[in-house]
Amino acid sequence: VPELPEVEYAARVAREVAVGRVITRLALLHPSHRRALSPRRARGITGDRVVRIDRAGKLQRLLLASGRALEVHFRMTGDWATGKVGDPLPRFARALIEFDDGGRLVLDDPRALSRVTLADHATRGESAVGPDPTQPGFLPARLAAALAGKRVSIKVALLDQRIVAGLGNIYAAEALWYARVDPRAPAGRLTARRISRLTTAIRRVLARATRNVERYYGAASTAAGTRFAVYDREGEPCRRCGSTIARIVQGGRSTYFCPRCQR
DNA sequence: ACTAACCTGGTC
DNA sequence: GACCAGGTTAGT
Repeated sequence: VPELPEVEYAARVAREVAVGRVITRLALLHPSHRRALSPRRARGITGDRVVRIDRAGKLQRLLLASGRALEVHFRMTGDWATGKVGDPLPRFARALIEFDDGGRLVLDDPRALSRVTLADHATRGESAVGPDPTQPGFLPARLAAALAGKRVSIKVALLDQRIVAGLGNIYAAEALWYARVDPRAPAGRLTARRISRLTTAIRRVLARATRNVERYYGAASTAAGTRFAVYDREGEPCRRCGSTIARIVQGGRSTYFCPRCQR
């Protein structure tokens, strides 16, 4: 369930369970997870304490007392399930972390595309992710600089985590609609005015989505039709101008937009 | 800039 | 049975 708002919520859940606790067991339950982090290395974090959990874009980082960091990426369908040691596991449990107080975090992920990796130094790893839109440093000038010279479409550029950390296919489309920007426009050709609108729209879309996630976690998949302005609304009327929402494919992914009021 | 690959489940 | 999916990366 993961774009920035969902991951932010998940990180809060993980903090409540894990911060201050000592890890008693890290188990990798799916072959692809064992490929990414060997059971031998996983065993090596037993006894380490979780001192803090950070989120960088869609990546969650459990910082350990030893200075290492357990990095968790949900990819398409990952999520935390919480419980107690000994509880029955969810159907799609792919990894689990157990703690000295009997608490447990289970990585629940039907598609098993999620990743758990161990970074030896907390500051290394995903330094490749760009500015996080929830942070004060996310400013029009910075976005403009990141987009300068880019020939890719603005939609594809927004999905590049080095340009904006945390946007995904849904909220990229939503932000472009709010900013009235054509998703096909070359990223490096946008006017300062449009980039400014886009910056505001990105912040607003993510802030609103985060509030929604808090209210009802999981709503994204079930109430798409009412929650989104354009995403998954091909053929339906634009809420601003009544024109028909179109779907195109960019970078192999669906883009939904209003051809009349996004230009 | 597009395609395939990683995985599996749900839908038409 | 074919096709689609909120992500990312490697290769063409």
